[in-house]
Amino acid sequence: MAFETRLPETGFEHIDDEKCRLFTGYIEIIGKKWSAGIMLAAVRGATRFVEYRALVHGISDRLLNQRLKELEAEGLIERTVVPSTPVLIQYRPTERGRSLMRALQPLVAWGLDDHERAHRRPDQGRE
Amino acid sequence: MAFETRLPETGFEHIDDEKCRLFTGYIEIIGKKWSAGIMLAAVRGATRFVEYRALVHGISDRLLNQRLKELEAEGLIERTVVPSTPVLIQYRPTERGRSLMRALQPLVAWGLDDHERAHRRPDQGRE
DNA sequence: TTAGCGACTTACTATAGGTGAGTGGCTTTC
DNA sequence: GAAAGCCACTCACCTATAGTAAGTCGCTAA
Repeated sequence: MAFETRLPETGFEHIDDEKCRLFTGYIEIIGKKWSAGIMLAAVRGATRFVEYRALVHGISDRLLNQRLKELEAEGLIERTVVPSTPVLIQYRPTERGRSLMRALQPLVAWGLDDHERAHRRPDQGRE
Repeated sequence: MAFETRLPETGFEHIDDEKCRLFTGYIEIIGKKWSAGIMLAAVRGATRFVEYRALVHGISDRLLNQRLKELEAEGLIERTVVPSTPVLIQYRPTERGRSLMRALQPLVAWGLDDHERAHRRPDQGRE
């Protein structure tokens, strides 16, 4: 595809389709409603079901349970049953999950920047 | 919240709730189904409706139209009507859109790494 | 004049998410 | 030892969003 303008590049201009598919796949996993909030709770120290429910503001039991299963299936969170009485169930981020969150750090910096820009010049902050 | 284990950090452990909310907000915009694919098409040079439809594999006209409107409302894409005959409608990434994509670059690197790890050691690649 | 393209819009069905209540095993309090 | 409560779910119901297919309108090229 031809470029009609010369703009600052984003790094995505010349990557192959395979990489694009990988990228959209991963972003749609973590971008699914509540998933990012849950991973955030995970790396911030939540382990038990109730802790996640308290940290992920507004989520219901049903969706929390569903997302935890999905994230476990993706290998981002691991579920451990501690055989105490009563049984203790722990959900913790896997190394894969933590490394994914590290890869998303630049988005936090971007978000702050963008947020600040939008508030400093309300009508121009967004180009 | 207390940390029970000492693991490699992700950068999210000690950030405030405001930043967390910003982060989840942004990731749920770009993580919405098809959005990432559309932004990808945008920074890779698509401008017209049909070009997006060709680049974003599997998307329908209806959803493409809806997402383009949403991304325009978010200030990530801008819609321009070129008054030629027939009229030419262009959708291009804004500077805000391009900077967001730049912030997502590390996710591509992570994806490649993760993908390779999973394929090299099929049963151990995911912790 | 008819066939086709580009950019949508509409109608209908399927899947995902929101809400609220219920369950079963255990513990703590009266 | 009965009642109340916590934890980790599960079910039923309803709404909202996504998927699929067809239609529209202005234009052009054959």
